[in-house]
Amino acid sequence: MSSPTTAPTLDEVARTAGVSRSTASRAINGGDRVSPEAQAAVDAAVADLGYTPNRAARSLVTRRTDSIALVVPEPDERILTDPFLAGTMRGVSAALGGTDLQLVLLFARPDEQPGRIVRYLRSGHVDGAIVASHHRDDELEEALLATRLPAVFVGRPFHPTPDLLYVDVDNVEGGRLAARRLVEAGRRRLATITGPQDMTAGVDRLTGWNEVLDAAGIAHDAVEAGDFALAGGAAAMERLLAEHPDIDGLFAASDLMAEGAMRVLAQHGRRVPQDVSVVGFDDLATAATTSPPLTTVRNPMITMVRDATDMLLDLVANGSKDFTPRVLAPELVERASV
Amino acid sequence: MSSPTTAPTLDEVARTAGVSRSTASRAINGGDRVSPEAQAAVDAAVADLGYTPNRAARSLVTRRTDSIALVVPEPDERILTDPFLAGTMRGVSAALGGTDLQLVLLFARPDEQPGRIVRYLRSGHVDGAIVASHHRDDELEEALLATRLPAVFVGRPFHPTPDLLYVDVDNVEGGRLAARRLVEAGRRRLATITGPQDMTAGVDRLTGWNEVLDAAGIAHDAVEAGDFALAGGAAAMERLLAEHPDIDGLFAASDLMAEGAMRVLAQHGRRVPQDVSVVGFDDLATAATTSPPLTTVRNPMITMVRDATDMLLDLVANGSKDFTPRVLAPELVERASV
DNA sequence: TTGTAAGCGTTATCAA
DNA sequence: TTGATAACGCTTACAA
Repeated sequence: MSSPTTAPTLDEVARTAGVSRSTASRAINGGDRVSPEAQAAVDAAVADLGYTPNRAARSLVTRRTDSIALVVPEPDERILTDPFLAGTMRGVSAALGGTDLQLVLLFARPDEQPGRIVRYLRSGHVDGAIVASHHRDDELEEALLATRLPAVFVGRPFHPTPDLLYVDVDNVEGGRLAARRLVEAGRRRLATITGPQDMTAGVDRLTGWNEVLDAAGIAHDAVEAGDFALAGGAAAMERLLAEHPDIDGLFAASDLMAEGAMRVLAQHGRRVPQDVSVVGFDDLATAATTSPPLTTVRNPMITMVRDATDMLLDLVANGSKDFTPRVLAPELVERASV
Repeated sequence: MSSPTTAPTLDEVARTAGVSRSTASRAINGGDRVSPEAQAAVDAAVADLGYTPNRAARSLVTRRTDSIALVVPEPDERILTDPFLAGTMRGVSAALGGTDLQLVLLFARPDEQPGRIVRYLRSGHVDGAIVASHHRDDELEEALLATRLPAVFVGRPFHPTPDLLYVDVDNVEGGRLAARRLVEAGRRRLATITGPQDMTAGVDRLTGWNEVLDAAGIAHDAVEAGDFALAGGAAAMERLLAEHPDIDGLFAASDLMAEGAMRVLAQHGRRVPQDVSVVGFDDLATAATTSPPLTTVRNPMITMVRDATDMLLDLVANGSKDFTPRVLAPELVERASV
């Protein structure tokens, strides 16, 4: 093991192994059509020299970059505390285990000129992209459709086309589950704190909710907009209580908002679940630790992200576009808040 | 604007601009020694063709990759809910604004073969690295010292040497601040829930704590180990109450642990701050929303991360190693838990 | 100021 | 199974 001032190249490996550069290359890449002796010699040389292929050189000829992008077009500060996002990164990273693909992080920045991310994506620096936390107006759908870049959305895009792959939980059904549970519990003055209406998850959860309330003949006039975050949930709860003091059931479209809402309820002396039943959405770690523990709709985020990554890897490797979006079933997790 | 099946190359730009490839290259890279006419022609061609330089080709010759790594050697699931980590990513990403550097994410994976990250770092695929959430035994310090790869630790490494750059908050002083506040409040049966002792932040906070207690002649027998996470804090609190039921003051080395501890205190009928005063560490968003709002030691994480990134960029650009570690002052944020 | 030409470290083709 | 050899797209002496 020498201590080179400059990284060893394939040429050196070949030389010390006593073979040609081509043979060395083949031995390193899967070892097809290479004799056992040559293979062994190359392996030894690689180990001895501490050789790692130069990614740039390889990428230049293979036209693959061996890296994929995780795009998070979420400009605001919420990212700081969003466990969903941390989970997404973790999930992608985990799904990349085994491959030697790298994960490049592309955050939108609050002040940036629009199109930076799109430009980067178009310029062939990554083999594919996963888009999380997608908003209506971040122009990613059209842009990705225009490129041929393999991409998978986590969360249904606004204008699904056969070419736009995505993985999502059935948010409409999730909204229904929440509504049904509250109706079953005998609650009749129902309110909801919605997610952002420029995200399909926010829209869909509300759709399912409204559907069930309509069918049950229950008014759905008590609706306040939230942003999935805790403070937003608390603020929305204040407004709800001010306008609809007789509320006896609440669906918050995220656990974080549910937690914020429950704090406000407690401050106003409303007991959960005796006075008001609460259902959340996500089933993140915190849901089990709120007081009372939160009944919530489970969002199989880890599975979603893993599926999305697997789809993307397939897409990158095989180029086949004949996937269908994968929509996972949500599930009600009963705890103590209903 | 044509619609090429393959990305435009520098050659095409040069051709449509009517200049040589070298001139085009110079025009694109800063425009040194390029006539205004040539510059304009190239600019037009670039815009027209939608040209973006091929990063691999460029990297091959410049020997720079224009990307830096964020290393998170944290194998367990804590990442999922750790707001510190999310903040770190955000901060690095923000500090990269303006540059066209990309951020490559390197998570440790629970099951991976050891050394994967080190190997990647050594092989010249990134121009530098920021290391967050560093543990004693992840062998990153020696490895990075051995390479010539510019690197900055967020959080003091275990064996600082002049070549190991880092940015940190003064955790020892933070521990002191917490201890002093509790002593000032007249508390005498003091307990602490420590951070992981294989991280310098965990060790240092405890050091400062012990120091003040020693000086004040207060016993520091009530010590339980935590892991910075909420559940760990709750579990530690249970143990503390079992062994030291007379506790009247608590320092938890993270806000999350403080929150977990306060829940357990509440379950045991101990009021905060009447029966037990609590001081946390970090001052993350949640600290203001616990009940009661948490008095805590402010950890200037955003500043830390930005400083670290700036140092790294300097290091990468100028190669100068004559930096000194930057240690920021913590600050006590008074709320209602003392 | 411009252009020619020589690489950068790989992989891919093809003849041996 | 092997090894020359030709790309891949770019930057950078160096010469003009």
